[in-house]
Amino acid sequence: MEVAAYRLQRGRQTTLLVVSGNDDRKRPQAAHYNSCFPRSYSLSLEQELFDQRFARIREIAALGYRPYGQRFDFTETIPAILARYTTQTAEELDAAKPQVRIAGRILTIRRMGKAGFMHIQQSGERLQLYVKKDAVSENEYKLYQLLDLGDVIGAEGYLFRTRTGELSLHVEKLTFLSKNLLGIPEKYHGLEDVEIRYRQRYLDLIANPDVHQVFQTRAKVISSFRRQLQERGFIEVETPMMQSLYGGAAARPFITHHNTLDIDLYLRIAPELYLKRLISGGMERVFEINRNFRNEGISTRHNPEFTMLEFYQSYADYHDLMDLTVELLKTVALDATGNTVVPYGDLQLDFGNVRRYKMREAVCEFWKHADRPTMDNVCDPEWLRIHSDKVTPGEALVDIFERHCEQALIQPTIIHEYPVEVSPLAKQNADDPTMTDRFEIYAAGMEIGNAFTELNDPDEQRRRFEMQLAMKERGDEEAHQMDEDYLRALCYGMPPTGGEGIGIDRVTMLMTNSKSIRDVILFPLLRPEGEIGIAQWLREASSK
RNA sequence: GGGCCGGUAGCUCAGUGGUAGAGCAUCUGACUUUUAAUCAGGUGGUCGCGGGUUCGAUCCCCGCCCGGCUCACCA
Repeated sequence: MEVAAYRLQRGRQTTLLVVSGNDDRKRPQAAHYNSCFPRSYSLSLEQELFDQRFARIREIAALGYRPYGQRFDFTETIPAILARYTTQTAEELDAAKPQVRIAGRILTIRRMGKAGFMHIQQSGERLQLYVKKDAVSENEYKLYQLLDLGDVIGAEGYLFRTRTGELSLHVEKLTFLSKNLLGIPEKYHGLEDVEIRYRQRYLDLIANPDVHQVFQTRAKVISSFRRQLQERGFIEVETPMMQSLYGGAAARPFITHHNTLDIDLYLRIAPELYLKRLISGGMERVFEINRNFRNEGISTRHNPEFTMLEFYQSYADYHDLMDLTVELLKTVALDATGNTVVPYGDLQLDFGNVRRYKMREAVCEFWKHADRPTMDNVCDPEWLRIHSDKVTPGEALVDIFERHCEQALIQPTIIHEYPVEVSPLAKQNADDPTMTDRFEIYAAGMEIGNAFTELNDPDEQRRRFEMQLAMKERGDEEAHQMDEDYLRALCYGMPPTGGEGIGIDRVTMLMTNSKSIRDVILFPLLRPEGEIGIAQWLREASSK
């Protein structure tokens, strides 16, 4: 049989470059079906399977079931059943015969003559079903014989333990809820192909139950932060993601366009300047948990869109925030993992014991080479100049810290006192005007948070913006823009304030023992996939 | 962007300059407590794409696409 078919699982054909109508920038786009090189191939196995299952829809309907089902009342979720009955013995279950109604997706089938076993999965957890010809109606047994891996079903019966002791449902009623048309990944290895795991996260969730756990933990991390801040009187707000001026961080933005206003807008790189406008307006404690967008490289620690918690507390300073941060992280670790000591790779990260160092101390303490510097060295502009090619002593100090020390910060650590050059929005230290009242939190060699006493002197802020503009002149694409409305807000008088940002994705990496940020983001950014071709498969199958 | 590694059946993976392999899945048959069920038989491949070398390329060479790791950049 010859038909037009396209690759389904992996579209690895050339991505088409098309020129958009509005501008002349070339953008890669996923090709649409039928749009290029339709070629004839014999029917692939996968498509045969697809057609076969599509045809089975009619057989299921002929038995009186709706192939795409209807609402279904389950009495308990599978995770709840497993939790509740895990300690009950076979004898106890035989005596009680607990009656339950459950729903889930079929992941294994072992047919044995006139009976069989299946595992069905709900929320990443599995329960075994035992279907016996004698125990169900004739119609239900016919349905059972038509079931495919991946189908969604509902079942009712009583719980028991098999000879080998596995908690199972003795099925007395069976119903059909949704048809699967595509093969599911192998039962033993699951889905290993990282590309498919990220592109088709739904399939990853079906095949790899641990993934459910990762994202449940992520949700716990977020709700823990949210609850802790709310308990302390912080109000959750949402500020613009599309901004006509971008700021609040050192980063290059994404640009988008509003048609009616005919203006270019930037996707925000940080909510900071808007949150501080709210502080100026008298919302004394605010926080936002939302996405930031930075037009930069992708790595195991960077995704172009990432989730940041930012919070601001009026009348506080960075010392208060250090104490608060220690509490927040400790409680997040407890809420997310049940322990303040969290395994990460070969490491045990202790969020119950966060160390604190001044940046200059840290350079001396965590210097990874033999010629360990002294405190006099790290305060000496000459020494700094020799060890870095950065122009100013402050930039050099940070450069040296990041290159020689940052990776050594395995245990959760606060580094404070940052040079003024790299901190355009932070207040200067009262004793040392070359430094700011700022700190960052590190763990597993990774920056997870950044905080400072906010600069609220409008004239000093004006000078900092001008310093940034000079850096932009020199070619620094990440330097700040001048934001006059923000200056105006400061001119009304912003209370002394402490503010902090915490990278939710990175904290989640630590709490879920994930090596890559892509493992804690449901749909990480990937290049477009290209041809998929499934619409054509459906078209062909339904015309048969 | 640089370096390294990878892409072979739906999934997990072997493999070779000369007809393309296994397990699972799938199909047929047997089997009413199995569990990586078992047993017997069958189907299934543009070996990522394009070009080159060769009598012959999935294999060697070049280019490209997609992904991973890593460095750079960044949070």
